[in-house]
Amino acid sequence: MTHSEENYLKGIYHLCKGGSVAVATNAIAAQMDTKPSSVTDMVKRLSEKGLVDYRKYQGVSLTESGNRQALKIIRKHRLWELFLVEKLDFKWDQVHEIAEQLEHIESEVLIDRLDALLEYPDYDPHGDPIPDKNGVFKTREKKLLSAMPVPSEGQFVGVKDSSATFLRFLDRHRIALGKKVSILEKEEFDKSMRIRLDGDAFRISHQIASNLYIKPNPTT
Amino acid sequence: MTHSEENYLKGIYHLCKGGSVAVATNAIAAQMDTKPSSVTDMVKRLSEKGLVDYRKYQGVSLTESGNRQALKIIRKHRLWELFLVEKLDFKWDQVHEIAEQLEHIESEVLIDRLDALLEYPDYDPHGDPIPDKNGVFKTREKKLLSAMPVPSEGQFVGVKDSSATFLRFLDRHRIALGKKVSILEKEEFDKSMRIRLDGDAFRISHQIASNLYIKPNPTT
DNA sequence: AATAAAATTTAGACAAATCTAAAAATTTGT
DNA sequence: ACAAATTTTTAGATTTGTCTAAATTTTATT
Repeated sequence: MTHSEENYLKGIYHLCKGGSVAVATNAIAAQMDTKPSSVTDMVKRLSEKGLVDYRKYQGVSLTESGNRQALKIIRKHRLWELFLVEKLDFKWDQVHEIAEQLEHIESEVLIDRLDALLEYPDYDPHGDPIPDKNGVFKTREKKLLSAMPVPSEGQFVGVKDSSATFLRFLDRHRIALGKKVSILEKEEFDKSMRIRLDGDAFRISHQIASNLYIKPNPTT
Repeated sequence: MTHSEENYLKGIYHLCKGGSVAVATNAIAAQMDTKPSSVTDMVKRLSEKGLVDYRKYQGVSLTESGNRQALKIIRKHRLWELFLVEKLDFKWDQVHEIAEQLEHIESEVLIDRLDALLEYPDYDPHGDPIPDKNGVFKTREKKLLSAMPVPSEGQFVGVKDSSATFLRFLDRHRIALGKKVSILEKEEFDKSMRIRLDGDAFRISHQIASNLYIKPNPTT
């Protein structure tokens, strides 16, 4: 498989999130930052290789095999991201671009060794699950902060937007995965919220709240 | 720079070993396992980018800039090889192919962090010197085992042939870098040699002796 | 249901990297 | 020095992945 083919599979996977729903050409073009005509071309190639099901004008979906491949690439991407953070002291906003390259390195054993070195981790630095050798990954209950009831409590476990800009914004506000958070109130007018973090309370916009995943505390 | 361009620069560097002698099209074709016509095409591209000096029918040589780039790629290759051996428990015969891929990852800071993680090493698993950030590398006195005087003593410091086959042969004969060796005798007829290693003496062919580098012991 | 709008595909072009076959230049041998 | 052999280059084709512009199909609107 070429790098480009791998990138398309990954892109399609992210659009259908494992489900077998057909994805639109335009959606793929937007995801891959390319033209719809290029997508059509690539999708035909992938279809010939049995990686996607494609019917003209009807969109594409991953085949069993395509799904497996996509998960392999995602596994590699996330393991490399964690490696960069854990072993080479990168910050979570600096790893994506490098992992985009590293994910295409071909060597099963390399990835398995990396997995072992990192002690078979379940999540990457952004809180996304890392598929194991067989493509199986952990799922956990998580809600967008914006969807949390008021009042309630929980723990940051992931980001929806993982752009460097957003991640650095979170750093500046001392928001980090694993930290406890209390949802204090929500403003009807602009949907902004007051939360408590590390002892002090502050206000965050809806924009922010709708890009943060929280694992709600079990309401005993 | 594309992967292919990087590979050509590296290939040309290995053929002229840093010197500024012109290298023949055919030699490059052999090195790169490709056709002379392909080499001509690529060499023109590299020439336009100012990475090589090229005059039709007269061969090519690396420019200052081309040499710098080549050393960067070699630095990356050798650091990755050492990483694979030191941190991921690969054997020295398994790292080349993977490093061939990893050497093309673009990230200055990644390589510097890797360098730091490995504690700024001077040599890779095959005994080849690792250029530093500025392309400077250590040199040390070394002789082919086949060129060592009889009798004499020294230490294995490198291999000329670094094919997996040869390296595994060395493993089977307990020959490893860093080990002390005594040269006992040399057969005129077939140039085979008797050497002592780890206490016991045995015979090795000229083929083998001419692919092993020895640092001779200072003859006090 | 007909037409307008949107989505998708086709056709044709281009750049990178390679190849084969043929032509041109250089080197070698006597 | 001149023909033969070798090396190198050119010309033209192929594959991958992309693009633009035009054609086609599907979806939405009235």
